[in-house]
Amino acid sequence: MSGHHAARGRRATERKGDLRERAILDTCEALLAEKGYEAMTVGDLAQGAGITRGALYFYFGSKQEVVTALVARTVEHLWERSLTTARSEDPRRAVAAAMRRTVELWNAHGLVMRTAIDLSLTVPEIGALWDRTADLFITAITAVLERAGVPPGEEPDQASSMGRALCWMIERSFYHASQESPERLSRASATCEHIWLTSAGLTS
Amino acid sequence: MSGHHAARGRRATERKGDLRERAILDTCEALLAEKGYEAMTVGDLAQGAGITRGALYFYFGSKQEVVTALVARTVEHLWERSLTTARSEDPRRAVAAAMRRTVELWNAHGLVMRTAIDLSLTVPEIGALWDRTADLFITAITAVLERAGVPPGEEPDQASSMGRALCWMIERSFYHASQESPERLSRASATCEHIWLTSAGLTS
DNA sequence: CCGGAAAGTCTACACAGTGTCGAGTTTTCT
DNA sequence: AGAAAACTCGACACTGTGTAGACTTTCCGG
Repeated sequence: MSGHHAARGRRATERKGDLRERAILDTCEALLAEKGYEAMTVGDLAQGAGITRGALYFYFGSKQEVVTALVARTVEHLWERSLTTARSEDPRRAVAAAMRRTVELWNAHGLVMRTAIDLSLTVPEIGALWDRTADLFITAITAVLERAGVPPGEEPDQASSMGRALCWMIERSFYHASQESPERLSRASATCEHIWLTSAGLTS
Repeated sequence: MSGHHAARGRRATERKGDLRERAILDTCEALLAEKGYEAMTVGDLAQGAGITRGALYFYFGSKQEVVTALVARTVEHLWERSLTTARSEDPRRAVAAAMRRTVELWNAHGLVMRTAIDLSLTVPEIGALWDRTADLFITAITAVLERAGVPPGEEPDQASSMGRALCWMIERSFYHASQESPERLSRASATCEHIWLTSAGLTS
């Protein structure tokens, strides 16, 4: 609860601390890939960023806060780019475009996204971040379903519920596939796309 | 790696230790519900089972081992009952039966199943256990798809891939829904059933 | 029913990682 | 220049883990 960088808003000149902060986050991402969340200690983090543990605690209150910030950074970057998805006329094209976009996202940020999913239970902050992200996807999927003629509503055979289920299918399929290889990811994507289309009544 | 109860096979008379072991596992399940995996310490576990930490380490090497044993116990119980699923003639009935069965499972053991999913990444033992469970489900779903006329094979529009994707959809939907309420769980179930049927070409 | 082995239990200890404190140094702004 | 803010560090207290070794209880063959 020490008010350090919460008070530091956008700034003209770049503080030394902004550098450090970025270094910490980058180190965190690297260590996450290298040894995983559990095994990564605050000491490792500090060492990787070239400072001592004490100094790190000036920037972040805990390991969880560091990871939360990393997830926030990634997820923000993700929100910006995903708003242009829904604007295609043909639902079939919209689905294909959305899936392509999502594959790119997972190829680029799979590690952080998997971490976010893993920690959403134990770290409420990350849970909230990820829920919001999922909602974005659910809304997008639901919109496409409705455009394809699925009636709106919360009943099992209506768009909203189906959108949610399909989102979870994609999340989980990609979670597993992105752990394996980009190749598996694109196969998983094709499968999900097919089920999505079928569910929307767009059987070729 | 201390050879204590690994050597103790099935036994006519029930050792005192078997009692303890069960007490520990029961306590573990209770604590998991009460405070979650992270917050639960080995001390809590021991206290709940009415012994000291030292005594607990006689039975299990670590907190992870306790939880692994709990997951194993639950999942075994689960394997036994799920083998009778595939024997219905009408695919529509088979799907309905499978979903009903799965809802029961999640209502009864949702907590342990969610824990298993959460830990499958960090605890390889649990990962293996859960993978095997998932494979069971995937195989069952795939079988029903094929019986309904979906061609077998690994291509995106063929049974095997679709079975996997549908399994993940169900897992994730149930994971979230079972956290909320039995009511949400049954709604999620209905949605998943609808998508499954549609994917199998069994549109009413 | 006795005596040794196996099973079970406990207290004490060593260790690793966390988070905090207060005293210093550097940077920034005026 | 000089005060305030930003930043850094080493040392400390605390919590939880896993291990060691001594002790008690239970089992079971002779």
